[in-house]
Amino acid sequence: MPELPEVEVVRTGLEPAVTGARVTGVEVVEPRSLRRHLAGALDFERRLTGRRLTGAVRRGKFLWLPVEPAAGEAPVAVLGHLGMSGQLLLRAPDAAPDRQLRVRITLEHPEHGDLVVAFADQRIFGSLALDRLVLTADGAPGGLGASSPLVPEHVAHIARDPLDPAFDDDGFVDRLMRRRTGLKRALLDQTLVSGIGNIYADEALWAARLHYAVPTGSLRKPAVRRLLAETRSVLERALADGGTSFDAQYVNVNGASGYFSQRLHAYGQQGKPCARCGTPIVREAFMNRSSHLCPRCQKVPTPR
DNA sequence: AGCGAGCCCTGCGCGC
DNA sequence: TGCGCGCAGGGCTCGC
Repeated sequence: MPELPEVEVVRTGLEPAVTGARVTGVEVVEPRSLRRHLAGALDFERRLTGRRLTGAVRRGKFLWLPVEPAAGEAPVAVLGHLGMSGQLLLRAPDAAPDRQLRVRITLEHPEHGDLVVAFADQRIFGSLALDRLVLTADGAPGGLGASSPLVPEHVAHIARDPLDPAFDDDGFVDRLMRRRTGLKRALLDQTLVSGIGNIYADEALWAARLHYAVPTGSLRKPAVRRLLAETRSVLERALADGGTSFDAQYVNVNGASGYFSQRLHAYGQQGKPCARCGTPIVREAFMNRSSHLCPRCQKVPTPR
């Protein structure tokens, strides 16, 4: 569900609330949400309680809250992934519990007082964990919002995303052209470029007028650069609109929806006229999910 | 290297 | 009204 713009909306919402705040309590309601924290829910609660958080950082669809380092301890962060249905919500301590509440973290902020970070998740594909921070391969900050070149161990293999100031455009173009696969597969490969999911892959391909099965090796550099520019553009516009919400599933930290669903040109638009040429958008099964495209603007690549 | 299948889950809308 | 089915924004691991 949440892709880069939605997760970035959550990050910017959390940042002022968690930066400088001290964890006064941790309650794991659903242990399965701690699946990625191998030492278990109790260990998570014990090790996090009492610690101070220093910010909110994002790379792709991963989000983490660095923990103020303790003497003699390796640096760690609270790592979160929303999966298909996860939410991070800011609540008052006395607020009624959210539906599908999985983890509850109470904070004491020097200026904002007591507040709760509630992790809600219908499908439990998302997770929280305490993860060790390791040095980034390129020496640049770990992600958007980071002040140091550190990244959680479980995120180290994920590529930077197109909104990261340290994203390497030339490196991306070269690596994509060396791949031997289709364009949409490449866009969805988080180790090549991160943050793009099914919605924004379809939107970026529609904007670039490229079919999802176009072989990565068949494009020339300028075409790949255009695809990257269109991808970045759609991510930025979605972020400006607060993300894509089809229902109450995706919301910001205050529970509010984003409005980009009104500006989608391909995803979920099957049967509606293409905004460029009027041809009805079609939906096709691809990679065990749906792909949406304009059959006229996005021609099937001719096999050879 | 690339790719498909299986798995981790809940809940909604639809057709019968 | 009830039931089964397909579908949903993600990602990890395994085996070919």
